[in-house]
Amino acid sequence: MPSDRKPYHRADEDTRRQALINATLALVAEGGAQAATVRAIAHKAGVTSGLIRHYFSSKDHLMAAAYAHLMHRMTAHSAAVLRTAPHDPKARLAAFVTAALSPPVVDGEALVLWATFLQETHRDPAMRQTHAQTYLAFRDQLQSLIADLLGHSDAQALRRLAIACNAVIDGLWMEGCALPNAFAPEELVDLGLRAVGAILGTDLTGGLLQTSPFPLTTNMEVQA
Amino acid sequence: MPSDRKPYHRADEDTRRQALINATLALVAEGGAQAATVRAIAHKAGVTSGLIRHYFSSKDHLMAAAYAHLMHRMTAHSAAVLRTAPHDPKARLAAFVTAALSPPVVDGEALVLWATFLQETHRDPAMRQTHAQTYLAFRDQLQSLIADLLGHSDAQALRRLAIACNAVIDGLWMEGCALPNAFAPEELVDLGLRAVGAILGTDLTGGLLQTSPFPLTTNMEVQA
DNA sequence: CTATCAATTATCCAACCGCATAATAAGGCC
DNA sequence: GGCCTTATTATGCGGTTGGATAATTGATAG
Repeated sequence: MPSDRKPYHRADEDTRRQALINATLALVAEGGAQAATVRAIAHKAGVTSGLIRHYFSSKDHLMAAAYAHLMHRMTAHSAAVLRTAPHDPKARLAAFVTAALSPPVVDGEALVLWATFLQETHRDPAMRQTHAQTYLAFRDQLQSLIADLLGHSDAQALRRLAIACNAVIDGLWMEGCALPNAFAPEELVDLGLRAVGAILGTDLTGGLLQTSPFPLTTNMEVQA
Repeated sequence: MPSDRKPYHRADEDTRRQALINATLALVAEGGAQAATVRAIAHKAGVTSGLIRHYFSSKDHLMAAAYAHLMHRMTAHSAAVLRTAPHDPKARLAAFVTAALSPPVVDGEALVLWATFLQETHRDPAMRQTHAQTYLAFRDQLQSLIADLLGHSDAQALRRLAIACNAVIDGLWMEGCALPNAFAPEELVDLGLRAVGAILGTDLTGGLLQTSPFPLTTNMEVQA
């Protein structure tokens, strides 16, 4: 008598956990949190739903792991960019801003993923910790780059500059993710470099014709 | 024989719809989309769940109405501020930025509400339209204020300036909502005015001691 | 004071949710 | 090649969800 049971092969733990996490992120990205049911996740990962609780003690734990993976992916990208960046402080900051405003950080799925997990961040303590860690890590990294560039260490002023620059990056990141077709390929990066440069009183664009701190206003100055 | 049926009074349509919308927003703010079930909404509004479908053809329609109401509340606030603002272009832009970075726009609940509805914006056409309308309306208003201030009309440059300033405001708004205790009362507004001023090459703080476009860097200049 | 109408409640339903548990087979070990 | 572990499937359960429908009652008009 032939078994009607689904054939399968055993995979090592990391592979299965990663497959389940990827399926979770994909479903959340395309259908929101409500689409990421245990059955849908298992189906997309090519397994049956019972396996989820074999690798994660609950669905909430899987969601938390997926969120941590998403955040880790982003921060790892920033760290990798800085590792291969030149030594010049100005070039390092420019590379950092450029990376934060280019794919894969700027991505159509990224914003909806981030927004979906944000609410759960408020309730789940583990997710709240992941959120605080990655968020402050990014801002501290930015502040450190600014300190190297400006060559001083007034903590109060540095904090304020980092907050303002971080806000520009966050805001442009949001716009780029939400309206991917509204910007020319390098426009977002260009805007980010000029805006951050204007706030810091420096030119980060590196070798463009304009010399004004924020060349966007050049036309005004000409007309005025 | 006494009736065990819940006594009730009849209310006009607007009252009931508003009560249901308010209950929806309150539940989403405190518990995310998953907390806003038809039963919970009805209970918080003081009615039974069947009434929801008497006023809204489905729960999705109620969610869309709640989102539209939320967005309308915010834009109405911006419009009201501009209506009572002075005539001077610089003061008008400063008032606009100040309003966008103060309560009730900056609010602990606002970010969660915005993030929760963002995902649904991707699927529901009606919500997507609400999103596009309010978002572009805000940016257009900002661009118009910038045009009045700079006194020129280079569409390309104005668009870029508006995007950059909008990004600063959005980013600071997010930080203020997410970390309400991380900023002194007026700090967010101050940072916004200085950052927007730096981008536009103007001083929006209006009468402070500093004269540098972005006085945050004053300490650096002193030390350098 | 009564009839009428619809706003509101009450009840039911099929579908789906996360989770628990039992049955099964894949793959390594000796 | 048989055995043992356990990764995986299969099945079932209690609870909840959004929605449909029927029963009731508050307000209004005549």
